[in-house]
Amino acid sequence: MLVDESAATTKQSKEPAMIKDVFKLVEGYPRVPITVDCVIFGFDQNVLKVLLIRSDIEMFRGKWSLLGDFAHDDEELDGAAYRVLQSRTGMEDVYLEQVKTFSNPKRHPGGRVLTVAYCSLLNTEHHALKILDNELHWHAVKNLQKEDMAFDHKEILDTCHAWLQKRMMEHPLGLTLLPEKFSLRELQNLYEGVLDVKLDRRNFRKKFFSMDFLIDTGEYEDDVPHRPGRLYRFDYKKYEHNKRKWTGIEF
Amino acid sequence: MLVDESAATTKQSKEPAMIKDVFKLVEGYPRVPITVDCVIFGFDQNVLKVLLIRSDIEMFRGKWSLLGDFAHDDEELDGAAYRVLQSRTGMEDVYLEQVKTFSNPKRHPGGRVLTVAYCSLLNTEHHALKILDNELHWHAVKNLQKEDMAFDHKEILDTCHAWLQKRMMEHPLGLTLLPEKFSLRELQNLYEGVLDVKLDRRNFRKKFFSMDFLIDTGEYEDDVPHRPGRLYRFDYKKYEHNKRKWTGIEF
DNA sequence: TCAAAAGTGTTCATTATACACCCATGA
DNA sequence: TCATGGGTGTATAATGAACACTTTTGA
Repeated sequence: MLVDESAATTKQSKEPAMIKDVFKLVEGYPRVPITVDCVIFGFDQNVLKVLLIRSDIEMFRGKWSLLGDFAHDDEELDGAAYRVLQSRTGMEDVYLEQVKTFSNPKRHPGGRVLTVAYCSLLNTEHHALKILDNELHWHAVKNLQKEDMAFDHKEILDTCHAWLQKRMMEHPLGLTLLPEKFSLRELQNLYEGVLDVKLDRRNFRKKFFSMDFLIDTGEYEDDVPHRPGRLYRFDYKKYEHNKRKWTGIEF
Repeated sequence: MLVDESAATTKQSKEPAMIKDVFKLVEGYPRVPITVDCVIFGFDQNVLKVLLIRSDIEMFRGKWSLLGDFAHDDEELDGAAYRVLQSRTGMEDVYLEQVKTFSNPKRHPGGRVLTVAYCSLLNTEHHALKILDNELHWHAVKNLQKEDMAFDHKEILDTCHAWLQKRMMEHPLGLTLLPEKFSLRELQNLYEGVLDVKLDRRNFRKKFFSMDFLIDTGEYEDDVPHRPGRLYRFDYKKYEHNKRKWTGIEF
């Protein structure tokens, strides 16, 4: 019923033919075009946004597309995603993580193309868009319909959005979406906006203060039409050091 | 600083050249061989095991390899992984989920080959191995060293093991590793074995009973050299129905 | 002085943790 | 009768959830 390890080892006598030429082996594999698609989230005006361009493909005229490109020869996919991000937005030092590979053979009208989706988060204030080809701009995530987007990009976006919601409960990822100095109100708006929930203000503060990852800058908001809030920075070093003990945020 | 949506829309006048021939577009993309690799976990004798074969590649002689194959033309990767699982083990109706894509250009000695890792869980008792080519057998996960495995398969295994540990806290995945009827001791052994922790027996029972997903079969263990434990089944229907409310298991 | 959001504590309910004894079975 | 693990409850600590008033600022 179950093959014991020692039993398996003794059967080594009838050894199958070994493959000697690995290059020839790989030659024989079918090949598939690979792209990366970046789902780049930003947070602005208390709304979760995603960076899109107009598709330059005739049959998707007017539809929105994620930033993507095919993978170059001998390029690692993380590198390809980073290249896309940099070349299309001019931004550097950006959080980027692989989320999922989409392989439906019909997902690209020009034939089978695999795509590996990456999720990225950045601060719309501190990262000005330098290149504006193809109407590159921030688009509110909530308003996007499947029909508005090229390829299976709505599905990819939804997958990455769900991924972000989950991940934001486990790691303080979301903080990369905020300016370096932020008020607790902004932080709460971020969590409420991304998770699409309402949270109790006092409990939210308590929760974050008890994590002890916020550094009080001593500064205050400016230009607000009400009492200005304190500004905090996130203590990334402390977080990196303690993250093993940290099991996440729960609301 | 930030491009407003309406502003972007008005720029539509200077439209770039549109791509009409999508087939020609895809033709121009570089192509890469794609494989799937299945990390198939089993649980036996209170030990987490993984299903491996001997590599049939000369330069990896004697090393262990995950079950994998290249993706066929127009084959979705989920399908390819399932095909690998079925053709190599004869098993059906198996849990299978995509985990991560590995793209290091040096990961395959025969040239660049992307691989998409899938994780699968099955019950070693109920799924007898039907095909035993290449010494297909269960190998204890703990004892495997990087040098024992072909390609980057140790890295893939580690990634999937970490994934499983995390996922088992969020979903009762692990139950597919057990026989249909199981005792609470077996269930606890499973959690302890996969997560590599010790748990309090009374609290573990309370936790699982309070989730209310266990159905008492009224039957008892047999052939045990001590008082036999009650056997339970997992109420998958109830779980499916309630899983939105369910936020996971925590120890 | 008004509007708007900042800042702040307590109570109650729930959940996690730690811990020890008797029971049923096979050998 | 003994060894082995099955089965059970309680007390304490920690955490989450609900909730209202005063303060500060700009308009």
